[in-house]
Amino acid sequence: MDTSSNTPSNFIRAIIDEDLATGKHREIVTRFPPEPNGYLHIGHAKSICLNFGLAKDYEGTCHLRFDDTNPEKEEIEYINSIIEDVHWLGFDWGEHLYYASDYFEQLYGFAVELIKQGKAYVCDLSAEEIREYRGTLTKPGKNSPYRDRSVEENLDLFARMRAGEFEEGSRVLRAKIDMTSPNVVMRDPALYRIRKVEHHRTGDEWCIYPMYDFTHCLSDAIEGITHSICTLEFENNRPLYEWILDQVYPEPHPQQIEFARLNLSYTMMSKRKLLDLVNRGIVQGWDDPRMPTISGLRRRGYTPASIRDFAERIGVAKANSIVDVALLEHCVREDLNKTAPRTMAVLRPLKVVIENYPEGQVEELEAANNPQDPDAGTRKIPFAREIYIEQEDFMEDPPKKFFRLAPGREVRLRFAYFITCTDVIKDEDGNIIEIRATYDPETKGGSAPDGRKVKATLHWVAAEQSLPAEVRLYDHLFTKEDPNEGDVEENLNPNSLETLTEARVELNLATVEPGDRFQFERQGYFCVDQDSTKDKLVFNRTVALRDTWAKVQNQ
RNA sequence: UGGGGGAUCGUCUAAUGGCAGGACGGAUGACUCUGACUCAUCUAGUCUAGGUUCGAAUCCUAGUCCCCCAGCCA
Repeated sequence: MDTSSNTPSNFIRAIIDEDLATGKHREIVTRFPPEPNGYLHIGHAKSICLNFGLAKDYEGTCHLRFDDTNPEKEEIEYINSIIEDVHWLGFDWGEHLYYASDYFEQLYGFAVELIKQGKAYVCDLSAEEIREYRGTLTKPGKNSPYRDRSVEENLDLFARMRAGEFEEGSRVLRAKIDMTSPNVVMRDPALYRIRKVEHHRTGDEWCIYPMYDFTHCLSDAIEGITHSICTLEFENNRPLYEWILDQVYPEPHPQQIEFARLNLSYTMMSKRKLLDLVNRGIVQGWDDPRMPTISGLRRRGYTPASIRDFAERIGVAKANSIVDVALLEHCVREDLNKTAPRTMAVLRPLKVVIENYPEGQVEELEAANNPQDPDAGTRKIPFAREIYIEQEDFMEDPPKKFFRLAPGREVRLRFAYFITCTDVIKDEDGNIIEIRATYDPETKGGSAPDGRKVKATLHWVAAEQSLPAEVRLYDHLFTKEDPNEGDVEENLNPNSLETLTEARVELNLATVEPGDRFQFERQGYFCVDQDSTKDKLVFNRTVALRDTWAKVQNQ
């Protein structure tokens, strides 16, 4: 039974519950079967969480299997990244790491068996001819002239295909099913093709490679997979999946179940198009923090827990849909709110000189590391006569609802003092370059003994006693909810990356390491980038805090 | 035009003939040393038309719209 009470039900769980209840299976075995031809993205994460999650909840097993039957597109680099990403997401396959290429010899045996049964034949038609013979969606196909070769001849030809006697593309092994089937997939599909290409695992051992349809069902069967979960576009292939197993593999057979792949608003999910973004230099690489890849999300600062939570919340169904990226952002905020230490960083600094604060004096103030988590403790931050606040936290002529700093107005500096703006200093062009203020020594720590309140609390850093930093602000890569509509180029968001080079951060951040995550108070969640060094700190904004003031402003 | 699937608040997803529920988003308010968090209230949906039934998102009939399939890719 389903032992997980907090995971919402879905149609796949219903099938599993039924199979367990009727005794069809005693335990379940699933698998995640990536082709190592690219990096994993958030859509794969949905599948990973589904398959590994099911195995975990039902106390079954989930295999990681590389579907490596097309040596032309596949690379070791991708295998390594996939292994890293699945692990990072928090899943473990134990000893169940498999490669379809490990089954090549067995697969060959099944093909021979099929030939012996008279259900497969070597076809000498060219690729183009095969297409012509296949017919169309509305017109039936016609039989290949090679369809009725004898078993002996087929056996001989297939062996010689393997032996490398024939040119690439000169022959294929085909299943003998039904050229008039209304399902095009069943019109004598190719099972093996000749490719004289080095395979990243089997080297030059093979020059014939099995097709997906032949490989996948048999690999599932060999591994004892009970529920073979894949995406909707394979629905048409299911009859072939079952046909192949029916011919050559003893029961019980794995059951293929299809679900709708993930689409995210403002996000591109196709591997081909993502590769294109990388190749054209539109993004910096597969792990560019704007990419929906697992490695991009990791570099952006997303947590594995937040992605797992997301995968659970979006559910599993058969209807095509586009999930609002705001849900993903909500998930990471929720996770980071509980776990990320707070710190103060001023992204666009504006100097404030506190006129009645003694020159040269520096005092240490105590700040909570995470108000959501008392166990996170406190830290000391230096306060001095000259500090920086955020440019947007001051307005000379504030509108009604603005309650941050303005001439004559008093606000709180977080964990520090109340200050009152006394003067505004501008350059020749009228730009505000400095604020003059006074502080109330009685308000040390941030509260007034007389009980008076201030409307706003600002974050700040001491001017001298702070560190310079580069901060990278990210936004959606595309301006359109569905970037697949229309031209990719035109849908690109020109402001998907804004680099701030003048930011100042707390002295406490001197020792951070790449991957460390923080909340910059009142700003958002940030993560130390891999480009960061001791001399040049670099932070990525994972996601901004919700900002109701920004909404008010936009009205 | 053949075949295979799908349609429930703006979005995602439950409800398996018996009160259409949850989450995100949005709105309003409370709280607040983060305009954050939290909390409260509100918002808003069964593709259409018939039928069966005491009762239909669910069953039947007829439509409509959307997705997938004609690689020696997966």
